[in-house]
Amino acid sequence: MVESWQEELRAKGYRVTPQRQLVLEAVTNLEHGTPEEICTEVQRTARGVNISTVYRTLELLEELGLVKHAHLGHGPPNYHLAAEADHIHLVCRNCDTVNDVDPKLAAGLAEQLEREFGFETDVHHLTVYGRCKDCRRP
Amino acid sequence: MVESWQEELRAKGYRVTPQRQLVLEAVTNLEHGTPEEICTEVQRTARGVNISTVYRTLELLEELGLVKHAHLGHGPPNYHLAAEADHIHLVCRNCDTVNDVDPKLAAGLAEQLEREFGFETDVHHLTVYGRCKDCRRP
DNA sequence: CTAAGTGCAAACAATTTGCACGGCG
DNA sequence: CGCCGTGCAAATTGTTTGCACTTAG
Repeated sequence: MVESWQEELRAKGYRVTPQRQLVLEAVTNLEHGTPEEICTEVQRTARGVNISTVYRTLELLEELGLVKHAHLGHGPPNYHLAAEADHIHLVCRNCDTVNDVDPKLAAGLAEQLEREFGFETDVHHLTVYGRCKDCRRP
Repeated sequence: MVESWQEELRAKGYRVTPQRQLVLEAVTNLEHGTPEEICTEVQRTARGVNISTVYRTLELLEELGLVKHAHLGHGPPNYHLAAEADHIHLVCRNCDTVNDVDPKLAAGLAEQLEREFGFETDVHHLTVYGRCKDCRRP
């Protein structure tokens, strides 16, 4: 089922354009990226893909369930492939580095929230702020 | 030690102004609020406190440790009193309701992140996205 | 008095939108 | 060859900054 997303696009009346392929490739290559970064990455290959097209395309790809985004602190949102979304983000508030860790770590928390508050946790969207190993001083 | 923050201001060479008192009152009354909302709240009492003053004041109050802010999804940041900051935010991605729960619930997670990754979790800043009890369908 | 604080307007940054042209199907 | 998608520029929204005026101490 390689490339089947293109068929899904057509099936829904959308078109398969070079820009849409390029944006998806860029998200794949970057693993994590803001719209701006994705735009820059796209332009390393093709010329003149507009930032507003990137925004519109990311919105579309998210609607199709191909990518997801998370808000990590102050800056612009961060996009990544939905297929690789199964992780928790650890964001260092000092160096802004993002690390991905296993969602199993939040299983206990999710279970308690479920039991005590009837809250269904979206572990794909869990972001933990703090200070990473490198930024902690002894 | 009522109102001692005013002394702390002076001790650091800052001044106690009506605007600063009003902004702090507004944050207290609103419990949770964006800069825009805080500005509106302030203007219910006093006239013409400028939005840029609100931004500058919030920055100052945060530096003093009187307020904190968190980024809850798309919109502008959300400010609240530091004294009441000791909680986890549960954000429903359906109805956007924010619920506060005991940070002890994340103690286990924080401990694991510390042990396995040397990551120091800021529990005051933890936000969990998901779906609240009322928005779940049976 | 006088340096810190404020208001205002302009600069900035991130994102969205309107519209004419271009190209996928 | 029609309609969706794109580029571009202008509009929006959220936030910051420069500067002259005001005011707390």
